[in-house]
Amino acid sequence: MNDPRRGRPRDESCGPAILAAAIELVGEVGIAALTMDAVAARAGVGKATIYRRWSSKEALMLDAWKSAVQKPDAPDTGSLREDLRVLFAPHDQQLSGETMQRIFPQMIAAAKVNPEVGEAYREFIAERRRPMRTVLERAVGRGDLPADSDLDLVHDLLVAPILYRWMVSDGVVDDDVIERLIAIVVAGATSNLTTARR
Amino acid sequence: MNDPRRGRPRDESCGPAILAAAIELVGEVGIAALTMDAVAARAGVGKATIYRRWSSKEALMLDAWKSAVQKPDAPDTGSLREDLRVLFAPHDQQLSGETMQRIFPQMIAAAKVNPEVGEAYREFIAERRRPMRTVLERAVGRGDLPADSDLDLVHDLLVAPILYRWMVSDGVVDDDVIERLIAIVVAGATSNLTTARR
Amino acid sequence: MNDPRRGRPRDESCGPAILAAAIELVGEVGIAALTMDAVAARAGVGKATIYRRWSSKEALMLDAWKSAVQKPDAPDTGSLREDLRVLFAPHDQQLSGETMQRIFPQMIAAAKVNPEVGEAYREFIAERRRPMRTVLERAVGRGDLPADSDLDLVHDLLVAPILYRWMVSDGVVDDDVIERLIAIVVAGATSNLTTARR
Amino acid sequence: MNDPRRGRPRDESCGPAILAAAIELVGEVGIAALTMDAVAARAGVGKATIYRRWSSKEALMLDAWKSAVQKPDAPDTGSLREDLRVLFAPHDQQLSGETMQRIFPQMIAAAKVNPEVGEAYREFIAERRRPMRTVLERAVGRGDLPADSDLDLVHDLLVAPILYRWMVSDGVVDDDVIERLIAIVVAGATSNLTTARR
DNA sequence: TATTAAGCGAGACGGTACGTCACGTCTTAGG
DNA sequence: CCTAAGACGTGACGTACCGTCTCGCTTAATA
Repeated sequence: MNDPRRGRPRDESCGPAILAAAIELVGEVGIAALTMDAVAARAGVGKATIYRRWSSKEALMLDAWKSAVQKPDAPDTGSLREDLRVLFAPHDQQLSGETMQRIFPQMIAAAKVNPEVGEAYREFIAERRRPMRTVLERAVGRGDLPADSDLDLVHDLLVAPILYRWMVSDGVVDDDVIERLIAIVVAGATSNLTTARR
Repeated sequence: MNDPRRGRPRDESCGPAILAAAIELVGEVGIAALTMDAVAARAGVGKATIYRRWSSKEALMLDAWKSAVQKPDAPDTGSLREDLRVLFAPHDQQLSGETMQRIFPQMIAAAKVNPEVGEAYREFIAERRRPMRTVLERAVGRGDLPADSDLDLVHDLLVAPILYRWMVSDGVVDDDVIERLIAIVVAGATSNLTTARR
Repeated sequence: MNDPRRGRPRDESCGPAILAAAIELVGEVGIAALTMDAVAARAGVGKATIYRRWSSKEALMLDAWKSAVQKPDAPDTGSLREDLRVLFAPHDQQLSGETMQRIFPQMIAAAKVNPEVGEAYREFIAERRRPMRTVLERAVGRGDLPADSDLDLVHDLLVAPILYRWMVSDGVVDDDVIERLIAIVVAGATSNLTTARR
Repeated sequence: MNDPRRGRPRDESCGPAILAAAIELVGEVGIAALTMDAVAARAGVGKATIYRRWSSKEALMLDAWKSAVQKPDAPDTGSLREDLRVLFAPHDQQLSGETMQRIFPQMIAAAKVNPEVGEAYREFIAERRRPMRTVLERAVGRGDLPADSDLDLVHDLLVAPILYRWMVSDGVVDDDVIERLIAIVVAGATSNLTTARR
């Protein structure tokens, strides 16, 4: 009776079609005007088919967003600054789009309200942090950063200003800014080694 | 015909009552479950009275939020680090609440969609940036920071990690973290003076 | 203190202006879409000025209607049929308009709901019945109708079909119809004298 | 795409439940105080489910009214007067209620404003006229009425006074009145045969 | 002449209902 | 058991009108 192999198997093409429709529609009408009915119609799918795969609109949007943002690998050039440059480069292309700037705040808000989305959101964030964490740990190993560095803080100092400009202040984010950002943080974290903890 | 003195003047007590009701309700039921009907009922006001003052739910929430966050003054202790400590101190109390952490992302999202909210949002952000900007400019004047510093970037380096931890990563924000944050950024920005731009 | 002569006297031109505006608007937008705001705007009058004179929208509309329909006098040509022709003639012009056909049902409905309107409505109806009643009583006096006639019923037989065609069936009402109507009712009421009550 | 068999079929029990709720509520609170929300709540139905079936409050009320008034059959006793007595008898019970007296004027008014309601209203009236029309035509066939009678007028002479007393004048409608009404109209229409058209 | 009380146009007020929309679920026929 | 289609109950939306209530200003009769 409860044999999962009984009955018609799930159509594997539905999931991707739904995600694609969701991404398209967010780009077209914005995230606030996005409706499940529209996603279903665009994907040529019934609403029940969406809800069989995602528990809520927010869960779907979170997945749509994840599917649109590829996960970067940790580079290993031997130089902290160079590693950071590599890490930041794709950021520029992937997340800077209008769509992503609008989705991110919504995701944060949804994560605070819907526990299920919150869990998925935290996993997503942890995953995104890992490559830079690896880069920073290697830098500590090489002595490029002090052994007692607060790597979480250094990470946030590198990443947060970019997100801040995207989401909060509409500030400029270009190669030059990223270069200066790296310069200041690396210098500050390094000088910490000799002076600040005194 | 359009004489603003004609007709019954708007009840000056309604606006604050509505804002207060909105803030209360956000605290009680969360921002997602907030309804205009509930705000009107709580404020003892008709819905039309709200829409006469705010064009949308988001515009109301933005104002409610602004009214709940006081504007800080620029301190002038003669020391950059001390000025920053003073600036960060109240941040901790005002914005760290659950309510604010949930409202901020919503506001950002709303600002991207609703142009009217966007305008008010940008004003709010500009106003919030000004005190720290003043502090940083005084530091440049005293020679505590290089004359060619990118003050916008320094500002973002100081502010963004706090917001990031509140909104994105649920990271710790306490006096110790703020102390280390100030240390790294000031050190980085200062070392910039002698080394990085060379 | 309560001397009605104290204070600014009512502007005598307001009442007629309001009634005129109401009649105009009913003709333009229909009775269902009529609003007090529109009447006030059209009459160049504040809403309070209307409510100072009429207790409700329905009361106003009843008066507007009464003011648009003049009260007929009882003719006295010496012939029942001729008297009736005279009585019906203006009916055709006054009440047959689209406006009146739409207002009458509303008035009836309002009279069933609002007691104050009901009272005014009953007075209006009684007043409208009086001339024909007089004509019929004179006919009885002349022996044109049996002495034991049910004059209320004869009245209703004469008047009701006209209203019925206006309000219920959208039937034809022209001189020819009225002529035949009078012929049948007078003949029926007269024959009643010699045969029916036997 | 527009296959009516696709999708969940409409719940056949909703329509009658809504009509029943509407009729109940009209009886309880009157037609003016009837709200769609109340009908929906009473029927245990969403408002959208009502609007999926009726385009407006008036259209719903017209149907509710039609469903509450059964359609009479044309009797065939061989006598015109007896046929008319039979036709009038149920009238007394069905339409004389407070509810119907209040609904009818509203329906007339709605029919003048809303074209869709107007169409349904005219169908309803035509259907209600048919039995008496049949009775009158049979009377002509038997020679009980002149061959050149204006049957529409005779019909209106029989029906209109009853409606008039219900709706306009609050006059008495009992068996005695109906008897006299029939007597006068039949006598008048018959005498027409020999005298009036001369 | 100054006071005063009510009427005036304008329009904001607390309510209430409107008709629409989206949510997430449920119910068909068919694959 | 899945699928597309679409109806379902729920509940918020933003609008429109109701009849009432201020405003600042006339407009006479009273003092």
